[in-house]
Amino acid sequence: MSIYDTLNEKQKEAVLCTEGPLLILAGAGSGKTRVLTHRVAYLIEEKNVNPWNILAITFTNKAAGEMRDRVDRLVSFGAEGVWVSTFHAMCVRILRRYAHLIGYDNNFTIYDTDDQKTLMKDVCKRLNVDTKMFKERMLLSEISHAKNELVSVNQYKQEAGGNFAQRKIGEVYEEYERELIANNAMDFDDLLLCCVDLFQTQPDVLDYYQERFRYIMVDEYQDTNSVQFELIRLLSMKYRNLCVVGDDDQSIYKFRGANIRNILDFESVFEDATVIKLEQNYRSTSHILNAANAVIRNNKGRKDKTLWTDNGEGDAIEFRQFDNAYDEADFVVEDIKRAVRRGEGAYSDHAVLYRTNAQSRMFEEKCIAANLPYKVVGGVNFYSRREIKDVLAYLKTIDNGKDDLAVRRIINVPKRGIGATTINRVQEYAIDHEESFYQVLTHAKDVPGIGRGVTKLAAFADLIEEFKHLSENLSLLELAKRVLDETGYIESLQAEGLEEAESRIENVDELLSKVAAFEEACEDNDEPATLSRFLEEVALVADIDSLEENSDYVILMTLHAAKGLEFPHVYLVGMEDGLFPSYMTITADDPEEVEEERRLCYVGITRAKEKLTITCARRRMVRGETQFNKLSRFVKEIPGELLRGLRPSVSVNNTAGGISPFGSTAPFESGSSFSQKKRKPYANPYVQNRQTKQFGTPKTGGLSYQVGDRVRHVKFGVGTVTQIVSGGRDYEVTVNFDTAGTKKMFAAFAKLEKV
DNA sequence: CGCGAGGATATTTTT
DNA sequence: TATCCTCGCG
Repeated sequence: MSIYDTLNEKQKEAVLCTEGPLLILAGAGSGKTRVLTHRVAYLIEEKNVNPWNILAITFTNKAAGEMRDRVDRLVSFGAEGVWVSTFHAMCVRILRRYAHLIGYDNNFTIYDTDDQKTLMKDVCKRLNVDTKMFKERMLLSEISHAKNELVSVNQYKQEAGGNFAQRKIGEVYEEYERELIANNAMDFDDLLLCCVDLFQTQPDVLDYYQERFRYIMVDEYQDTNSVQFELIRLLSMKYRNLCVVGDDDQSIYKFRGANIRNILDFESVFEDATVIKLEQNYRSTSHILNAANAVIRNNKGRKDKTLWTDNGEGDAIEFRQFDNAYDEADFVVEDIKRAVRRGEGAYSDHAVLYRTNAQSRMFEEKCIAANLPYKVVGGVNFYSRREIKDVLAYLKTIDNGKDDLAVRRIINVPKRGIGATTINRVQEYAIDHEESFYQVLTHAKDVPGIGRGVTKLAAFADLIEEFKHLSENLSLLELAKRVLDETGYIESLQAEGLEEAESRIENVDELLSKVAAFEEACEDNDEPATLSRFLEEVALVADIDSLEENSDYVILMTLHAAKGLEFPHVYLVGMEDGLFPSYMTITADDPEEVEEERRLCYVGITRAKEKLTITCARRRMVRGETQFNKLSRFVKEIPGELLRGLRPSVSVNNTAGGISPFGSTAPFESGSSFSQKKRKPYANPYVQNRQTKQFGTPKTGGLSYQVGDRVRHVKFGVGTVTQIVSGGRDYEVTVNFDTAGTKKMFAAFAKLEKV
């Protein structure tokens, strides 16, 4: 019996079909990852394909890692030769070798969304663009869309014709691109675009990769955009062994440029394509699956398919409506607690899925109050936190002196008395003389009109130069520590004296451990741990990547983040018209927008294996005003007999006729959603708990040391306490350290120990 | 040049 | 509501 006997007929067919273009339409939970991994194994073991010739592209690093593990387990030998990667990571890897052929240095920097915004601000200022009329966000998204559709600056300007706004945007696009190149930087879209550009202009490079990747597989194909399509089209043109796997019903990234036509039109673009549908679901109970089918059926423009399962009916879907969001969160948290106490599952078997990140807070608060371990996926990305970006900006500056954004970010962080005027002078000089910002700093004395600023600038440049030299001999971790030490960054955080500082410092520490982990990983793989590689890895991580498998947490995340995951018990919360589907999509009179939301709902429902709970609230605070929402139209699309709802005085099960079971009894349902200006501030009863979380260390009570005592600090070593000032919640302690000098710090998080 | 106050603004989703 | 940005003062 071979490993392929465990597959069903359709799956097997997909695995055995190795030559030519292949489209696998894989419904939710139909075992597509199994198919992909077995297909890789089959290619290597049965078809004697060199692993080196196989490329598998996934959407997230996490998915890539999983695929890698599973292939490793399946294939006895040689699996590490397979290239498993995300689109972005793949492009970076290629561009690090060849970017010089298309006008960049090979050590280009990658700009994230924040960087893009900063750059865009600059551009607008320079071009005198009125940012009241053209919002940076809007400009960026317009440019991003253009890039995703492979529209170049020239093309864009041409198409703009006489349209004033379009022409203006064209100018911005042009300047933005110029700036990126000047900074030797690429944004996310550029990574893909430049790669296409490289392939189009360098036939020999393209040929090299075509020869290399004779078998290409793309996961989550429904979320690819036009550039990505072009990329794989080019790569697969020679051998035509392209296998794409996706589910048009799970296409949820249109806003990011995903082009659903890529999957819908696959057969017409690749005329000889084989199409295989995987419709047997192995994940969910039939109740859950039927609900999902019933919802998605309301979408037009989709490939016809119906998921079915051998699994039993399972529990009915539970539906609850609450008065407000507090009650809703309360219920969910208590429900999870109860289930875990009864031994019905671990915390990590429970996931709470919501539409917007803002909704996570209430669940967090309730989890803290109820003492449930939880993990929020998403929200503010670790790497976009201010302190992390600051430290990274130092590293970027050391790595790539052309990255003006990074230099300007840190030139006065911590405060060095270098102000806006000085920075502008340098900037002007840099533009006039076509030098990079940092380059100018190294000979600041030539810049007219900065007076005493020269000394400060020179000192800064010297500091960076020193780091650059150090970086040649030190490990990354040592370098990073050195940067923190010599710049006094940590102290400057402490000096801010905010409660936040504690968590900021923790974050910096965590960054250091990530540096260390990176170095270890590199060592294991026999790769040099270069600064560039670290920065690139860091630039390409997604929130979902950080989800650890074997820790026991309740998982809180957005529906988008949940794609590709599964949980025994899923809570779909905030199911209200106006929230989900969001107000924006309801009012936009493009029915496709609601369809995308419906697909999102479909994704949410199909995450559940055994149990699904749907909740909503009649009243909820959004942006400081109270909204009254009616039940989500998506819930109404679920047949009543699949739902078990417990609401005062009405049993949902006895409403017949296929119409919504929630006809007219509940308040606020029959009218349209409306909102009301808040009259009085709503007292949040959980504020207390939030604070409890932030102040793990008690603020009151005596300190274990006093003036004159000898104490130990984790970083600064041993010293003598010279002063203790009571400052509101906390004590400000001044310590004269034997080696590190005198420092002021807050008792609550300095973690001083008496010695 | 640094800091604080007050006003504007945002919330759909993110590699 | 929470954050971000601008402006004016010391």
